[in-house]
Amino acid sequence: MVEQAASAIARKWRKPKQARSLERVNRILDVAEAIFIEQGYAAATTKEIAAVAEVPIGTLYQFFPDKEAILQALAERYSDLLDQQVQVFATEAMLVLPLSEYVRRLVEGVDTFFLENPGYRAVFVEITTTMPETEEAGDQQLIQTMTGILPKLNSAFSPEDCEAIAFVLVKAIGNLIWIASGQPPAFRQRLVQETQKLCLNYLQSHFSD
Amino acid sequence: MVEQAASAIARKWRKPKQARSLERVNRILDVAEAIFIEQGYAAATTKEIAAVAEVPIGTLYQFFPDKEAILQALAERYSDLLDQQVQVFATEAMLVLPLSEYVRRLVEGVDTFFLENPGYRAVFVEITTTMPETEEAGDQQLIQTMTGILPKLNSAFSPEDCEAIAFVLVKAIGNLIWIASGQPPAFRQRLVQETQKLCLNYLQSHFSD
Amino acid sequence: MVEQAASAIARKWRKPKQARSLERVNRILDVAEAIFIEQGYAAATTKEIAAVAEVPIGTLYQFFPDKEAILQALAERYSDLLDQQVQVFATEAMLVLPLSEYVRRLVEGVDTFFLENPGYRAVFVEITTTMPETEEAGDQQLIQTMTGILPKLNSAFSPEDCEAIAFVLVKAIGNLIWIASGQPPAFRQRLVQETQKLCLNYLQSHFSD
Amino acid sequence: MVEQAASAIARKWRKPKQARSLERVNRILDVAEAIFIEQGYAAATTKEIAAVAEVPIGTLYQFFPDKEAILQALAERYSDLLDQQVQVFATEAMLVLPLSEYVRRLVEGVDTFFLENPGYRAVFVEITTTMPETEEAGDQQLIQTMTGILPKLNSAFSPEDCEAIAFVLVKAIGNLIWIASGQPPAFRQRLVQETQKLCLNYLQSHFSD
DNA sequence: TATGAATGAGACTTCATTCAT
DNA sequence: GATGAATGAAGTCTCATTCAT
Repeated sequence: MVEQAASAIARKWRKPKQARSLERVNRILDVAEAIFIEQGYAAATTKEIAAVAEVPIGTLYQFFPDKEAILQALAERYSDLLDQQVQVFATEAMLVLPLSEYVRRLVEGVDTFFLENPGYRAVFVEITTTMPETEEAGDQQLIQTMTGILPKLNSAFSPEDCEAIAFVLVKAIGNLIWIASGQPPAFRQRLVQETQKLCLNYLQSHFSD
Repeated sequence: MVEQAASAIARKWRKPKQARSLERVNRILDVAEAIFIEQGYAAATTKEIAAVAEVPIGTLYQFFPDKEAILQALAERYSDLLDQQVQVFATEAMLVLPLSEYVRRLVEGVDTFFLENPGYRAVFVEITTTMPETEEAGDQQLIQTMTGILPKLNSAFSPEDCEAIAFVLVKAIGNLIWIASGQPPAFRQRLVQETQKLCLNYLQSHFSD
Repeated sequence: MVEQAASAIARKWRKPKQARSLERVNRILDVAEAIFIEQGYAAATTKEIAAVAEVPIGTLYQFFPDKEAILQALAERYSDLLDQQVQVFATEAMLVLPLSEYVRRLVEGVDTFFLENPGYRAVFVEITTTMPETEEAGDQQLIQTMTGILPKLNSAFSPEDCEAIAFVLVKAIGNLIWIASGQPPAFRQRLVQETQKLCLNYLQSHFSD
Repeated sequence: MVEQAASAIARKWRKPKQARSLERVNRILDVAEAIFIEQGYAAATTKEIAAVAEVPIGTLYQFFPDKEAILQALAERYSDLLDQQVQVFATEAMLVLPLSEYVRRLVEGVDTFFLENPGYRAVFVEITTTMPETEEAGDQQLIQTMTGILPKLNSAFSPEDCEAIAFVLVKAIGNLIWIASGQPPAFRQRLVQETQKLCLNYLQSHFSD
């Protein structure tokens, strides 16, 4: 009890700095995302980001060396999140599903991710233009994850096959669902279905090789 | 008579200027494309474009109301070019080919186009960021062309089917082949094959519905 | 007569742009000098210089790529002026004077220059720190001029002698009179005399080698 | 007794701290000197100085009220050092030397000093720009020392003579030898000789007044 | 006493576009 | 029509110094 109290106090006294920093970094990122979505990266100003995040501009520059770094951090935050989502499909629970169901869920998962993270689009549109290397980094992470999953779906795949197939799947799903997310709901729904069909038949054709 | 003579003279005097104008416009577009690819649209300056194109900045602004218009003009130039390429696949000579051959040629045609026109995607990536409204113009034209072709491959397709399938094909091929064009030759070749497989199986699955 | 009038009109219509530019450049330099003297180079702002010179800041940056360039231009303006002053001592009229009178006038000429150009000090103090190369360039110009004069005073000097002696004279006079110019009048006068004595005896000792 | 013990203990506890402080102050000064030489005073940042000196920035500001104070401390450190060097020339052993030998050694001593302390002039050049008031402190001390020496060389000098002559000698030697130290070895050697000649003849001329 | 995160005024500079010639 | 000097709003980023811990 006493210990807990002490540790609570200790925490109260020690953490603040770090905790406040983290909170500030996150507030900056959240605000930056909103502003990038609203006005685009080029039109956004670091001054406004700092003002809305209620941190002095100097503090912003203590965390991020320049404006680009904010975009990059945002990109990484999203990449990690999406990769986590995809990692789920490496679990036994998923791998035992019929392929059609597996693909259905995979594509739908990505769709849901884009729906729930409207910033992803805005951020990566900018990234593609400004820092293609960073975009690649994000996709590469996904491709690696997918490359690790494929042998579990069909042990006959060679490593080269896995890499190529994973590449195609990640890029195709990523691009199509991303574009779909900007379409009217009905058409978006249709595109999701088509993407599922596209990927399912593609995978099946590889299984029957 | 008098009119004809006058117009002849007028032509004599006007044409050279028009010819020079056209040449200048094209030089501006060529230079702008190179600079956009190299530095990105945002970093490029109208002054540099004019300087490299050896055109006074004031003259540049006589042809293009603003910087965006240059990008837009570039987009149109490309769209027409690629669409011409795709239109070929609406010809009888192509439509009689076996589907696998048809798809093979289609994808390869796009691959060749990107190889020969490295600026195409670079330009459209910028457009996506800078003028999302205009973006679709490029792919949309292709999608329409493809939407017109699909019924000829399978008359059972409803208009909605056609639109959705064309959308998926154009976007998937466009994106995958574009990315492939930035990969090492061996892997690029493999990606082209995979894209063919992806599209072929997708179309076949729709034929057997 | 008519011709003159025409040319006057022509001048009136042709020059303005160039004349206005030159006038502006000079106004910027004059203002910059005053502000550098008053506040020092580091404290001066391009904004203020432009404002006082009544030119838009953008115009200032059309003539000078950056703040340093203004200082450099100022330095060159002065270097040329001082060199002109020294060149006078290569004329026959001066060379026939007795050495003591020659040296007296030389040192006094430099003293007068510093007195009449209070900006020289302020500018070169900054230059010494910020762009030592430019300062050297100025002195080198003077040293060359002096190196060309010395053989006329004593044809026995070897080129190496000339260079070394010119170097010593330019640096010694330049530094001492410069420092003298910042001293109270009476002491300044004394320092000028001492500098004359210093240089005269130095030269005489070389003549009797 | 008790007091002594207490003071002993106190010393035991205080000294180490003082020793550490001194070491830190010196490390800061050493680092600052290096950075001032390399980048100039204006470009140097207190943060970098602290970082390279491995001292927290807050600690730096406990020793030096502001950036200028570091420069000032550096100046004092050097002034004392050079003045010690010059004081030697007030000793009997030196004063009995022939004037030519005396001057030879004096100039050579300064040359050696600059060679061994490349930072001296760099520091004082900065001071001239940044804090002209303080500047003189350095040379002024030398001038005073020299003013005290001159009567011993020639008792006929009036105090005003002494001050003027000392001023000229200190400034001339200081400036010429400093510049010489930045020249290629052969030319530097020549400049040292010329400076000796310059000063010797100057002094001799005063002796024969 | 020691620490170093936080601060924010303000500096420099860019560049799309215009319009007098 | 052609030209290119002129414009000035506004953006990014720095850094000496403080003060809460």
